[in-house]
Amino acid sequence: MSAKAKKIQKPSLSKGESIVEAARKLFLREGFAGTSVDAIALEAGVSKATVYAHFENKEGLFGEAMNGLCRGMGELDVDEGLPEGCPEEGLKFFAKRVLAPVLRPEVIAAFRTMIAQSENFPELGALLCENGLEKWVNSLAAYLAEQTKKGLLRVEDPKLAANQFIGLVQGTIQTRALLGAGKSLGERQVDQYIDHAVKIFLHGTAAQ
Amino acid sequence: MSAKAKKIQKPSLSKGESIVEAARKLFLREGFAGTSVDAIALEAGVSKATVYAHFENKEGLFGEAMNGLCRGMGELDVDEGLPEGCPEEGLKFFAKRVLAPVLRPEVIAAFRTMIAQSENFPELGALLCENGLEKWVNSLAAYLAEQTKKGLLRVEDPKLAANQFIGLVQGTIQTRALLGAGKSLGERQVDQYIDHAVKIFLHGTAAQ
DNA sequence: TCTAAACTAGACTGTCTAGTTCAATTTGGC
DNA sequence: GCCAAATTGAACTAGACAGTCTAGTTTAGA
Repeated sequence: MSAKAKKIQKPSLSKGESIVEAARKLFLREGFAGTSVDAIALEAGVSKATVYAHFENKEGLFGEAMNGLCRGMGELDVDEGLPEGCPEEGLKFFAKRVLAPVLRPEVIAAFRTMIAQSENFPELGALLCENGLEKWVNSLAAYLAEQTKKGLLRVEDPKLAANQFIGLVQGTIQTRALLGAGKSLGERQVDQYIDHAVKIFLHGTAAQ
Repeated sequence: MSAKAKKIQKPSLSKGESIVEAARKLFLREGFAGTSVDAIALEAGVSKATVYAHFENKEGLFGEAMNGLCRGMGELDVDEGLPEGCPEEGLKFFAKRVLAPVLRPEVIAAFRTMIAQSENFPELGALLCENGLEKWVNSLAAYLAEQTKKGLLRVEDPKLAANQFIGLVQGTIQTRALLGAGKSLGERQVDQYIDHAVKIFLHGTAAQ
C-alpha cells in the first residue's frame, strides 16, 4: 500500500539518482557499516536488485555517493559575501564560515563517516580536503596576501597563516565535537570565540 | 546460568589483562567493527570462552580497553619539562607536545576508532577529552595566567586562549590526518610551523 | 499494440560473527 | 597429591547482511 502510494508518484529523479541520494543520506547518518543495502533500497523506494543493476557493490555505491557530495562542495563559491572593509571584518567573515560546519551535528556525523572510512577509501578523504578545506585555505590565503600587499597585514606565508587561522578559529571545538564531548555553543559564545580569535590573529600579524 | 558460571570462576588477573591488552591493540588498529572477538582471543593467546568468562560482551570489552587507555593518559604529567624561561619557550614547549600526537599515524588511527565509536560510547569520548585534551588546556591556561600575572603576556580568558592556541598550533593538520589526506611533515617543517604559530600568538597576546 | 528493457518482490546462498555450551584438561593453593 | 576453580577447544546457534537469481510486472518507445 505504501508501495502503491509510492508507485503513483512520478519520480523526478532517475532510479540511479534516487539510489545515490538515499545511500548518501543513510551513509552520512549511520556510517558505512551501519547502513545495509536493503535499507538503501528501501529508502530509495527501489528493489535491491535495482541497486545492484546500477552499482557494482556497496563500496562502489559509497564511493559514488561521497564523490558526488565532495564534487557538490567544490562548486560552492567561498568568496561570496566577503566584505571589502578592514581586515577585521574580512577575518570575521572567514571565521564564521569556517566555524559554522563544525557546530552542526549533522556535519559532524557526516565527518565521522568520512573519517571512519578514510582508510578504505583514501581518495575520498583527499577529495573532501581538496573541495572543502583546501578551497577555504586558498581563498583565505589570497585574502591575506592581498591585505598584506595593501599594507594592512603582514603575512609572510599566506598559506601557512591561513591554515593556522582556521585552526585558531576552530580551536578544540572540532575535536570535542567529533568525540561527542562538545557542549553546544550559544550564538553569543560563538561570537565571543570568533572575536577573540580574530583579535589574536590581527595583533599577531599586524603590519608594522 | 551464565551468572552462576561467572560467580564460580575467579579469573586470574593475568588472563584478564592480556585480553584487555590484545583487545586494545586490535581495536585501536582495526576499529570496533573490524575486530572480531575470535581475533582478540587469538591475539591474547586465550580461548574465546575465556574472553566471555571475563567480559560480558564485545562492547564491555571495548569499554574496558578504552577506559584503561584514557585512565592511563590521565596519569601523564603534562607540566613535566616546562621551561622556566620566557613565554616564547614555554609556548613552544606546549606547541611541541600538542602537535606531536597528531603527527603519529598510530595515534591518528586510534583517534579514528574513538571518533567512529563515539556515538555508541559517548562517555568514552568525554573521558578521552577530559584525560587528554582537557589536561593540556588546563595546564596551558594556568601557564598563560601565570605569565599574564608576571606581566609577560596579556591574556584575559586563559582557558579560551589555551583552546585557541592548541587549535592554532594544530592548524588543519589533524583534520587532514584524520581524512588520510595529510602529507607527512619533516622535522624542519614542524619547527617552522610551531615557530609561526607561537609568533602569532605571542604578538597577538603581547603585554601592552 | 507489441516488444525489449527496466524493474519488482522476495526467496535463496554463502559468509561472517557474536555469543553459548560442555566435556575434557590444566592450574594453583592446601 | 587432591580438589575446585579456571581454562580450553571445538562445535553449535542464531542472526545479520552482501550479493544472486527467478519469475512475473511495469514502462516507454516504435
